[in-house]
Amino acid sequence: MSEIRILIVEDDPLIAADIEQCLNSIDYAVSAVVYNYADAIAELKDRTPDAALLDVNLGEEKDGVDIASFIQEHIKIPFIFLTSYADKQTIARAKKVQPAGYIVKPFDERDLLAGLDIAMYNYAMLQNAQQPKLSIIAINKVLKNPLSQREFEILEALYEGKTNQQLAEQFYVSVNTIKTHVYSLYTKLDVSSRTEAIAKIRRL
Amino acid sequence: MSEIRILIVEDDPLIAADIEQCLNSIDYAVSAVVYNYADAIAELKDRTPDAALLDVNLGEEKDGVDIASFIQEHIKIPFIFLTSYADKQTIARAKKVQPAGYIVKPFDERDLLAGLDIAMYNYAMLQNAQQPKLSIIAINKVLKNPLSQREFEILEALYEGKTNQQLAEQFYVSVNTIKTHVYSLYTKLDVSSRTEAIAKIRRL
DNA sequence: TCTAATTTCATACTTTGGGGTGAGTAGCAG
DNA sequence: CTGCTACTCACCCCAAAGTATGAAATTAGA
Repeated sequence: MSEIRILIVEDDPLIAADIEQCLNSIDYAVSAVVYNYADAIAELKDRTPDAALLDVNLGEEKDGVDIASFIQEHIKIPFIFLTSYADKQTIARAKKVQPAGYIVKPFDERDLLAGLDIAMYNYAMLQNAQQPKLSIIAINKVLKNPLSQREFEILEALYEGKTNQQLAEQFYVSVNTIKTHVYSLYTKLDVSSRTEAIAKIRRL
Repeated sequence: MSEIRILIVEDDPLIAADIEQCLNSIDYAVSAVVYNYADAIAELKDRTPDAALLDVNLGEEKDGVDIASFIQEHIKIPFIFLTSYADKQTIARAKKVQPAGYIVKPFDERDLLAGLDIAMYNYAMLQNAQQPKLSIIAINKVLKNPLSQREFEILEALYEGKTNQQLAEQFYVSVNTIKTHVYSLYTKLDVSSRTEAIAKIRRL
């Protein structure tokens, strides 16, 4: 296996440089260092890394937890929070996005490496044990006609055993609309019933 | 939910007291504080806690990783390592026993709480993850009316996304028979559609 | 800006599934 | 022998899902 490429998101250039140097000395490779939300998203889309180190506080309205939300929704990579705020609110908010790890500033090289190592390991464990959550990117990779966001959302609910009526209520649209979505979903998945669709998705 | 009872294993009484005080101030309860391997094992057997904080170095031949091995083999609770050694060997050895978390000394209250919180959360995630093998024994354990062999076979096929017609062909019986089986299957599973049944089974 | 894709909704029709009842057969345990 | 359970099948009705077509509003991208 080649080196693990890590994205660093940290608004303080000094700390960022410090982390970069620290990681470069070992098994990890730094894929990029960015200082704000927008650049982080761009990097994640463009050169998807294998993991991300996220500073929670970025000195702007969008913070590290927002980036984590993006990762959780769109990409399947582990991420670790770096923060100087270890208060209950921050932790509660951070937990919701299921971070692989959490490192509290100030930290030294050993904290970073140990935390990173354990986090990556735990994440690998989770991946092996956990039945994979649905990922639109993963699904679209095996389809000629990619699913739209809406179709994917409907697929998720469908996967949970919901009926068309329930889907209609959940998404505040008419049953007819749901039917249309479900129908085109079947076409794209090349199946002809919800149970078939579920079975196909389960096989990933 | 009652408080989470935590066992602390730490040979330094000062640090142990510090941790105890720190935990007592929040959602966690300290079940006991012990200073060596033997006492730790005794405590684990006697008043099994919900989680354990393990100092790696205990100043004797048996260390925290040994305790972790014991926990992993005999008890199913999450444990977190505390250590001042964050070298590769220690980490490698610690990883083998799948710790829920890893906290590097020196740490302060925030490190401890954040690490503990995240570790417990990750552990809960792991526990919830299951392998998708269908087992009639496992399923019947959670049902008041156990499934018959035939019903289980039909459930398996249903889980694969088959229609009633396909089931009929597969089992060389009439569609009506399948319907009857599926109907009693729903009754026993307490669901009212195949997709619901599939979702329920997937959640085990 | 203008198009292409997405999302929304409708109508109409067919097929499949869900719910309920009744009933015949086989096998096994008391 | 008798009851019990599992398995089989049939018939009914209605609800839900699937198929097809058309079309409006919205959004995103070139």
